[in-house]
Amino acid sequence: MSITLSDAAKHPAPAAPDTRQRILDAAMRCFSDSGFHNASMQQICAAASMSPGGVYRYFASKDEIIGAIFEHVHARNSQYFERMVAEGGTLETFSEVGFSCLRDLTSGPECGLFCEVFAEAKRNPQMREAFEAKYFQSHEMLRTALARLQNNGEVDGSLDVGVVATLLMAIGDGLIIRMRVGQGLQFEALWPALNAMITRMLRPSAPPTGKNQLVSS
Amino acid sequence: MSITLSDAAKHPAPAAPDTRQRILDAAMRCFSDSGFHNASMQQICAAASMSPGGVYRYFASKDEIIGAIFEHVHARNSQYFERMVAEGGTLETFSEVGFSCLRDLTSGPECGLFCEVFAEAKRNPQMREAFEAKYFQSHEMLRTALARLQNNGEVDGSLDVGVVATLLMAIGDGLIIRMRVGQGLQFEALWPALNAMITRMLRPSAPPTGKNQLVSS
DNA sequence: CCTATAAAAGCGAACGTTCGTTCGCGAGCG
DNA sequence: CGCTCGCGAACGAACGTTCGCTTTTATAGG
Repeated sequence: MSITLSDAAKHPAPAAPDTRQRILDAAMRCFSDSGFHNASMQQICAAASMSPGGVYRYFASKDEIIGAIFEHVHARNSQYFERMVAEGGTLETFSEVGFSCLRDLTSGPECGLFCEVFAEAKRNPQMREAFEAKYFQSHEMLRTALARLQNNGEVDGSLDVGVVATLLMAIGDGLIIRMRVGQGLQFEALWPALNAMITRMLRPSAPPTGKNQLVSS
Repeated sequence: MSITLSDAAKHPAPAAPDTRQRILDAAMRCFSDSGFHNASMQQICAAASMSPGGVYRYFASKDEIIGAIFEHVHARNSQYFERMVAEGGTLETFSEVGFSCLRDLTSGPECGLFCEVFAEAKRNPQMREAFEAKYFQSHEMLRTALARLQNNGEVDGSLDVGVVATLLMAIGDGLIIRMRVGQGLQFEALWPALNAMITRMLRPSAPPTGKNQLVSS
């Protein structure tokens, strides 16, 4: 190594958190392929190029790794809902955030984990609680964004924002899960028609000012 | 026992298939609670009030039980899609079948199995193939029903029936999965608003004859 | 109607394997 | 020298599965 001592000293100790992340990445790959309970610690160790003893210096148990991945997935999701509140001022920007959310989540490494997270939340009471709390948070953010769109007259005022939020989240979940199983589907090709239909659903049925009728087609 | 010999002789041997179904029911309960790979054969045996040796007279392996449940779930789903083709002549009857489908599947014993089936299809190539074939069948039936509704003028002719079918199936999958995790949601209370939104999405945007405008307020 | 008998159904202890986890030890660095 | 990091053989537990055995049931002859 040609790195001098002073150079190395300037990077004090990022080794530990780096290794921790490497284990998490490896675990995500294994869990995505084989599921939480089918993937063995030996596989994760091999994927992380580590021995069991080394891995157990960073995580006390397999469940702790699963828990860390739970948090990672939820944090990843929350980003998009926060963006919807921050950037979704018009129906157009709102749906743009929705598009990038679904595009990223259907193509990223977390995609294969969604089924597993759902299934695990169903059977593990502790994670179920955390899951439902996060779900409620996301639902609330979505309601906030939708209520503003209603005030702006971009979404029909007669719609129940709670039901709309539930429906939109169900669409997202359903698409992500199906996208992983049926490989023939390409989300980006699907989106224009999908977006048009969702817009039809949300737009006011009787144009308040006559300008928002149907931009596309 | 006061049952005479002749009475007993009239019921020759329905015992075997009965037992097989009892094992499957018990397995569905266990798998729904704990997942395919977390539920042990011992648990299934206990739930079926049987010993391992007895169970293995009816199924050669645990995978064979999982396969049988796969078929059961798919057969259950197909019923509803067949009904949509047979009975979904109008948008109203079409959505009625959709309602009974989701109501039954969110309340029945199969509900908790959906995540597991999705997850297993993702990791097991053999079941993935069977899963995708069944998914394509259902998608095709849905397209058939939707195309007829388009011809009747009940669904907007500019919509791509393939995309609509994908969206409707995603909504169904997403709702079923969420319904099992978030127990606070009651599907039957959700449905009227949900149905109204889906109707908004499907109805022709410009009324062809002026009669299909919007029945519900 | 009773009994002998063969087949089917069911049992449950035990097997080999694999799992998650532990621990004593060596290597590298400040 | 002290300390952190990492190793990998080994452990007990739990898994899916097997197999020799008993119990139950269906059938046939006396």
